[in-house]
Amino acid sequence: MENQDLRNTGLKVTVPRLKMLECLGKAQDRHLTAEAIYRQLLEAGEEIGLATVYRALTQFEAAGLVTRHHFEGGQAVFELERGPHHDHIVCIHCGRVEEFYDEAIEKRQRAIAKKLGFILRDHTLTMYGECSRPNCQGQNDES
Amino acid sequence: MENQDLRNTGLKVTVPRLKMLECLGKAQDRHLTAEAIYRQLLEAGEEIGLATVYRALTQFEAAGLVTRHHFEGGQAVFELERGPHHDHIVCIHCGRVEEFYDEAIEKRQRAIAKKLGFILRDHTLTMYGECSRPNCQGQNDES
DNA sequence: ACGTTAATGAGAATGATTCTCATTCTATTT
DNA sequence: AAATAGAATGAGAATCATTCTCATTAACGT
Repeated sequence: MENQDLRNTGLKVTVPRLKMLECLGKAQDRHLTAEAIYRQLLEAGEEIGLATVYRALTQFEAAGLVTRHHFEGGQAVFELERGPHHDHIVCIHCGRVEEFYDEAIEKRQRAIAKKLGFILRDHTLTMYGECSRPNCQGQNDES
Repeated sequence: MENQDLRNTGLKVTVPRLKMLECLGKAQDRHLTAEAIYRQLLEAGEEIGLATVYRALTQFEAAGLVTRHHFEGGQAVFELERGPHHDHIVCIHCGRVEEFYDEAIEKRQRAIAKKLGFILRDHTLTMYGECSRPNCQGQNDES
């Protein structure tokens, strides 16, 4: 339960934070912008400020509760951290995000970092393409 | 020579554009922000506006002359396009950028996209770590 | 050299995110 | 359960990167 997750971070357990985690937790899309969270909570009748959403997301990220991704398109998206690391493929038409994990890629990355003399701390791999939905493939592209 | 590159894109060959390409071409760092280019040209006595820099970079990108990367840290960086595709590893302390290419990773990506039903159009893989410079490894990390 | 048209520079405008600050809430102490 | 210290909140201002607007200037085919 989110309550405990929050407590473990040293952050105080507040209504806005709980609602935000709930929102992230039950989202079909799993990858939400700060504004999306803000709007959803507003529409649900919550009283919340956009500043609070950004602030809390940053704290969640620092606490490892949430991951921030910078896909193309200006706005960062946030994803509730559950389970192990994975990378993403994003549809350039509808924005759908799929996740994947590939041990072969991870292994090559470690080898490359080592060869270049880096201590690897993090990485982001994002593929962009056209997903299998009817309107997504074979457009003449306005990405 | 940049002159010809520019001409081929259909863009007019102007002083600001040539200076920008020159700047990108002779940079030690190879990965420059728009502001860095702007400041370097100003300091070199050129008369140029920041708007022009952004505008031209966007055009260069569309023309394939330049690649835009969104590393962590707000500002996009631009890199003169020369040679084939590659990915990046960035030092989280000093900002150094190294490039690499790995066919095994590329191949896995194509396979994964296919398996997920995506037509792969693009991808970005960036690793973050501590490079081998004396002050970069083994810090207690303020990244 | 001329004229058409694209390119430029300055500053305003925008969009995302962060900051400020007075008020409210949490969790801990009486 | 009331008191309290400090963290959290919401509103709006502020900031940062980037884009837009528009009057002026420069490029280049004729």
